[in-house]
Amino acid sequence: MIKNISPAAQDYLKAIYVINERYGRATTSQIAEQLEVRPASVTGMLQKMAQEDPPLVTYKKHQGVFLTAAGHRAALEMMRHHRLLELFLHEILGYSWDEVHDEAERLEHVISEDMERRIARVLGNPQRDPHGHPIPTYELEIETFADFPMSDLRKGQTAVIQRVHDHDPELLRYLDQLGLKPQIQFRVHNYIPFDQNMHLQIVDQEEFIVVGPRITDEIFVELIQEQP
Amino acid sequence: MIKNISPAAQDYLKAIYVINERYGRATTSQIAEQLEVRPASVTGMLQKMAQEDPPLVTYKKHQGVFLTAAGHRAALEMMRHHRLLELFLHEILGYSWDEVHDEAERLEHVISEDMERRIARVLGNPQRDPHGHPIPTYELEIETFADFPMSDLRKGQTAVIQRVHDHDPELLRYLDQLGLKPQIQFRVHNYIPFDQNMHLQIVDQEEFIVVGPRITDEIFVELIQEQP
DNA sequence: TAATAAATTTAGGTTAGCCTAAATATTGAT
DNA sequence: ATCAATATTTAGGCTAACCTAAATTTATTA
Repeated sequence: MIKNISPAAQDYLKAIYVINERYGRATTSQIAEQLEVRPASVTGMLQKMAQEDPPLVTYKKHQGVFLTAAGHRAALEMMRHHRLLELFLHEILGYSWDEVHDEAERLEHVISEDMERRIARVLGNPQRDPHGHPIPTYELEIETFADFPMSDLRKGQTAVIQRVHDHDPELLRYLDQLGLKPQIQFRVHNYIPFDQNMHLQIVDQEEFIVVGPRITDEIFVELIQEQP
Repeated sequence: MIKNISPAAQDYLKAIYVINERYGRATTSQIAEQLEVRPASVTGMLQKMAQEDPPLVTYKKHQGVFLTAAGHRAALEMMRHHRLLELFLHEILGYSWDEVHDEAERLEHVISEDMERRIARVLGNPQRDPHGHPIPTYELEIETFADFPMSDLRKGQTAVIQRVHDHDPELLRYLDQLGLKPQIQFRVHNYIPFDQNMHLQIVDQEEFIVVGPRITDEIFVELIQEQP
């Protein structure tokens, strides 16, 4: 399936997938920004991808783009590659979680389906990558979350971190320092509307942590039922 | 060093390296045959590679091509990548020795120096790949052999297999079946000039094996001192 | 030395994936 | 309805890495 799709088109599929996930549809300029190419190039590529057989996207001018069934499958295949590789690099080769993204980005385009399966097996068919993102199964089923940006939390709420965006190594190193990782639970002690800072405390820890919106926008959480 | 060199040029370097190793120099048509491209394309690429800064090859028309110091380093880097990957795929992901070549061929162009080092460390800085080929060290030192094609052996000689060419999966599967692997010792019971068949017996085994020249040309051996 | 084989040059073409700049079209918001 | 933002089209150019066919050159060898 994937082998006929060029590496560049694979990147487009991934970008469309993640944008779709967050905003419902993907616009030309969103894609251009993500992939760091010009909008004109995106238009061209989208047209090409819509004319493939089978088409990978449904594209109507000025109306954004969506994945077809084939495009969706291929995108999930790429996500599986990427996330399995991230975990593999972390678990087997000892990469830290801020180093895995770039390496996986290059490897994901060249590994075979066989290698994908072998990696999954060595890792025990894992469900999450090091940043908490769900890994599609071999059959390309993917877990869905009810998570939302941490910046939507308010004073008194308790939440668990589900996932953290993986693009920015510096941010990841800082989060590591703070102890903000997937599955960590914390309680919001205060939220300051002026600077959108959040004061919080990790469950069972004394220390207070203060984080700004550039951080709380990149962390996705789920609420924990407060017991009175 | 390697990052400025295009994947295609990397393949040329590898090809030139292995041809140089065996024949002293590499000719246009040898390279064309190895890489399955036309001689005219090879000429073009060699000229480009000789004009790089620093030049990767010394190229004089009609006189074949050699690697410069820079080209040699880059070629060894590629050999290290390839052979480490082959062993990694075999040891960590459970590939059989006939499956590793193609996968390594694709991965070798995209792994970082960091990943190279991590793989080497996980494997305990190994010296040989699954086919017996020496792996250059991190400093790009490479073991040299006094080995020669098995087809040069004659009746009564005892030898140890050093390495086996890794390109042909079918051949490798057959060799596996016969038990002809690196470090295996055997004795030549007979050599038939007519069909160039070799009759041999693996040390400590009863069974006789008969192999033709298409096989004995692909296995490299070293003589073992016969004790009288 | 002449013939053959190998290599090179020349002049074209291909594919993929970008780029630019300028003109135009469409959409959505006020 | 008009404007601004977004998107598209057009026309041109780029690099990398190939391809072809035909003509030519060089090297080797008989």
